[in-house]
Amino acid sequence: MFDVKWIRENPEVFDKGMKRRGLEPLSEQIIDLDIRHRTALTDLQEMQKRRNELSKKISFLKKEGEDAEIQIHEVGAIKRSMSETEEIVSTLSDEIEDLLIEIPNTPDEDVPDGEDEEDNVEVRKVGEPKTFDFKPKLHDELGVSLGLMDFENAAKISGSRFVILKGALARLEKALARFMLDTHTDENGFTEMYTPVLVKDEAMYGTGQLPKFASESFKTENGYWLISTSEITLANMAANHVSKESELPMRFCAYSQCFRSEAGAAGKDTRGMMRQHQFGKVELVSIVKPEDSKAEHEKITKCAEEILEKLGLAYRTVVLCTGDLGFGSHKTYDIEVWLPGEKRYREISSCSNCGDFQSHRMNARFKTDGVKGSKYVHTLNGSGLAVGRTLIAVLENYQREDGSIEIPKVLVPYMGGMEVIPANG
RNA sequence: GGAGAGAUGGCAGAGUGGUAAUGCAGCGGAUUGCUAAUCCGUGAACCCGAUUGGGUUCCCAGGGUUCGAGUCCCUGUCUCUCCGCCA
Repeated sequence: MFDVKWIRENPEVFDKGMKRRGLEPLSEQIIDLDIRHRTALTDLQEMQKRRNELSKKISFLKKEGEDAEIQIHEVGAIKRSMSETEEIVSTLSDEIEDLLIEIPNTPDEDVPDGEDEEDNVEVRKVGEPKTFDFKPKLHDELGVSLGLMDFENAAKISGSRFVILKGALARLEKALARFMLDTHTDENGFTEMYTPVLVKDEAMYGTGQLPKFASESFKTENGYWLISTSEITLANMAANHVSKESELPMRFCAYSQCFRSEAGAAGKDTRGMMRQHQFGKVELVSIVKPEDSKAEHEKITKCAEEILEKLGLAYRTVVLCTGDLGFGSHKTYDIEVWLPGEKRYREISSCSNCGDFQSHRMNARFKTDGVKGSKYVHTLNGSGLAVGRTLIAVLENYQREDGSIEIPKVLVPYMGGMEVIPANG
């Protein structure tokens, strides 16, 4: 969320950012509201000052045993105009807040302009798409023929967009998650966290899922939200808190189930495990000083890419164009893995630098010893990686002609020494 | 689910209607000198002002009573204790 004071001081920069997002300039409207708000606030404060003075005088007079009727009468008059002005102040302040909470982050200067994902720009391509001397199958064909991937029972129990994994595939899902977590904690300096999957409204506002994207998440009858990503819980670790500069950067990772309604995705990726209401994901979140966020963004992206390299999977990394950039993001890299069955690259990670956008919403600040005041932290998040989609990638890339699946070397220890999932499951 | 207690600055902790004690820590300064002691100063957000500066708000949140609320009343949130239930 934007700071009104910043918009007041940088209206052109702000409007330019909105324009790149395809939005109308808003600074004039906001600044007008802000001026009216501040004027009313100043008036209110003058009245409060006068009221305080009179109250002190009344207190003094009463102690002396003297009459204070005149003063009490005057305060009564002030109070009436005060409540009117208070009303104006809070209405204007709500109007500004309601406006600001729905405004997306501005794109970084080096984010390319564009309409949609077609305009994203490739920044690197690593590894050669695997070739086969037979026709590679899709992941769900493989999983079902192994007898380890069950969409029918999942549909019977929960409906569409769910899956049940059995035996070696269930273990493979867990193996991938453990491998990712171990890499991020042992090699990349992240601290593993176990966090709630049910959260309050406030947390959803903090990271930007609310108020605009309520329909993309599930809500329980008791008012909890099911997290669509553990970015929500990890980033909110810093909410309503003033960290010490020496505590930064903070790096958290978590494996969690993620829940998405996929309301706008009807008819898209309807087969297989590509797009589910529930999926496992290992998430990375960094909370850093403003001057460090650009470098941290590169680091987090590298951490995610390394997982794919260790798994021997070909990928490409793109920088999202302005039209494809998420609501809270200042700049985003998507990592796309090669899927031989689909014969194309598919998104498997999204790494974003949110700058101070989330920290304003969450009121997440840091303080330097001996320096007056505090500053907002920068927050970053990245999937490292989406486990369900990584499972898809392993199946399609490591399949053999007979339908058996080779286990990538790095996962063998996590599979209890198993090197191949045999064709009969 | 039942009963009770509580929420005050980075931390600890007073304050039951008159405008937030005190201690510790951190930071700045002074002084004395030897691994430290002592003394002084120092909360946050916001508004006005060209600067020195002035002011408002903030005791979990939101309402209410009052000339005046940390203190009284109502609603909510969270924490703790005991009981019940439970993976």
